[in-house]
Amino acid sequence: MPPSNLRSLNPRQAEAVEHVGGPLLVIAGAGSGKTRVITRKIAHLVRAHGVPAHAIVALTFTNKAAREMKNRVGSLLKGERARGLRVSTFHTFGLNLLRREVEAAGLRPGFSLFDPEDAATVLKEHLREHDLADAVTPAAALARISRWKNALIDPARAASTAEDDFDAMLADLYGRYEQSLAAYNACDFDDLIARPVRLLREDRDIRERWQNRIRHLLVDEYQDTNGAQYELVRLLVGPRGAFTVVGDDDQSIYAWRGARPDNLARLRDHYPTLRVVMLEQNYRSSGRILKLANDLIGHNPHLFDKRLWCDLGPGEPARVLVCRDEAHEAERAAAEIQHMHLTKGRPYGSYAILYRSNHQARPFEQALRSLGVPYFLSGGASFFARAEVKDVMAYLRLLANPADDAAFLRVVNVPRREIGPTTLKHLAAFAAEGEEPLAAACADPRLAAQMPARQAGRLMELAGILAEHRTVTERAANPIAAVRALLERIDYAGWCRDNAPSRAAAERRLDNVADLLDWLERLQREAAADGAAGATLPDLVAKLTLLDVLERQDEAEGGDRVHLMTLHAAKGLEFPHVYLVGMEEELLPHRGSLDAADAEVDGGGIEEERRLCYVGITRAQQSLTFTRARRRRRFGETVTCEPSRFLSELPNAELHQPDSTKRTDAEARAHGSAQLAALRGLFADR
DNA sequence: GGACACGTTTTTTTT
DNA sequence: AAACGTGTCC
Repeated sequence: MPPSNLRSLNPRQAEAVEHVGGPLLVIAGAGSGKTRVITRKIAHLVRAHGVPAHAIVALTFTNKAAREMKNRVGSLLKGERARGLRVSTFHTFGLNLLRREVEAAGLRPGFSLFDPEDAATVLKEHLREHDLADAVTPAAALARISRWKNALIDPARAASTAEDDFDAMLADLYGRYEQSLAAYNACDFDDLIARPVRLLREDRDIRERWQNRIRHLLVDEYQDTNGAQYELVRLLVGPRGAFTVVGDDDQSIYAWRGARPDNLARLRDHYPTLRVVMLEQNYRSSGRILKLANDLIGHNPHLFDKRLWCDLGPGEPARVLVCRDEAHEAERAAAEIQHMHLTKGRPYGSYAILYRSNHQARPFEQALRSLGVPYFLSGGASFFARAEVKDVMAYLRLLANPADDAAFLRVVNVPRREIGPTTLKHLAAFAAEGEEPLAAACADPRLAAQMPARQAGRLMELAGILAEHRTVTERAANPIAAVRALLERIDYAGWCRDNAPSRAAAERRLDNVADLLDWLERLQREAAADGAAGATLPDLVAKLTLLDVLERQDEAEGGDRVHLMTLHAAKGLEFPHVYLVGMEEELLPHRGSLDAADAEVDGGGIEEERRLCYVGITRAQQSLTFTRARRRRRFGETVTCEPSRFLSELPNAELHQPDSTKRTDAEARAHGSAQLAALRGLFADR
């Protein structure tokens, strides 16, 4: 893609930038400069039309995309005029809206944001209570509830439209789940969209206030919007319809979580004056790569007809490497990458290894490590999934929202307080009866009266600690200092050292906690600089909950490393050299996607898998290598693997399949260098 | 109330 | 193969 400071836009891009005031849909093929159009458009609105930056809202799906967009607009507008520009994810936007309209939204100030794990814990409890634990997993139930919420269906309607007994049971569960959230003064991720929609629909004053505040709304990756998000956009935009949405139906890979790519087409019906602009010139990939991409996606039906073209020249042919097993696959890729780095001076950072699911990363990590090739793994076990991070987050939430029972249950025994299941059951029953939160019930003298003194004393003590630090937190100008004091008070560091498997692990955990608090401080500074009122502890904690996996990349991004990530995580990125690995049936068309159960999601699973493959191919700028294994270990047993059907959908003439039976130069070299690295490792350990 | 052993389940993809 | 949950025993 041309650098953003390049003044020229192609005619289509210019048309999209200059169309102001009315509804605009930009169909932007992969690598056609869509981010460039959005950022230039924002700059154009500010400079040429005098729209104040704070009256422009841009919505993205990932924090990373939001951050990048903010930076790019910042450099286009040179600081001052970009101030107050609102670029955020849908979820962060929804959170901010709810914070500003707390009462009207039916929440109490300081409400908690439950991540999916918290939500699952709540559901698990209900399932156990009603002897349904064997009928559904909490995760499956949550997925169903999530689909209802994303379609703006409330529990009552879910119950009345349930198709069978099983679905009716889930609808019932949905209702109880919502009651629990209300009792805990909590929202889940989906509520961050659904609740604002409900509020804006029902309250005309609030709706008009928000509509008047937003002069222009932009949405990136529009094909990923779900039903609720579509409605949110409509409500925010109002009758004026001053919006720009950018998307590509061929890159829709989130239908499984409720995304409705047909939202692109729906716009035409809702906005008769909609202007549609197609961006078909690709600035990213060489001709052969683009041909593969076009041919593959040609097997899918389309909402909009487009064909990408480029004038970058044909480039190298793509290759298909057939490997013995997953270890061999990883070794070959790693060896080749190192070989090219050493002989041609190609930076490691110009390489990406893309796969369908996270577990495929393992062998690649091993191979790269044994060769001493630096790599960066994105996704996988997230920072926020770590126990110590969740512990501290739970304490933060409890300080912010005393009614947060999920947080209470997480930390009630961290560090060890000798409060066991029996005591907790007693506490829970008492709390339920008095309709008060667990943390409050702890301090209730009536509870102490009906419990063994020792247990009651322990609960009391915990309640005391929480209450004490809650007051400090509320009064302190810097709530984070109060949090540090709390961790000090409970000697969290000591607990870590006693419980971690090793000294090093304990230190690592404490580092993570320190990182978390640093982030919190950074968020606080940013919020303060924005001048917004979003710097209270509950705000900061909720925002931290929304940050995730991708965020950690920022720290690791410096350095010349091979990138390992899922195809989903790769969307929106580009790399000079791409390895698209695991090109096998059951893996790239993932086995779950062919099941009849999934075919109900419109379009069926296979088409989405094909788009996923398309996304992978179109990440590549100069070279593309597919790999597949003949055999692979799955759940401990070795299975033979068929080549992916997608390989056979590609034009044979464009694919180069080198002889894979003998060891290549690169591998031989790598073998030697692996031994060397192993040797080095041996000495380093002493 | 906690430690350990056994059995079972896991692998989609993420805000 | 590894991680998780349940159940049993101290």
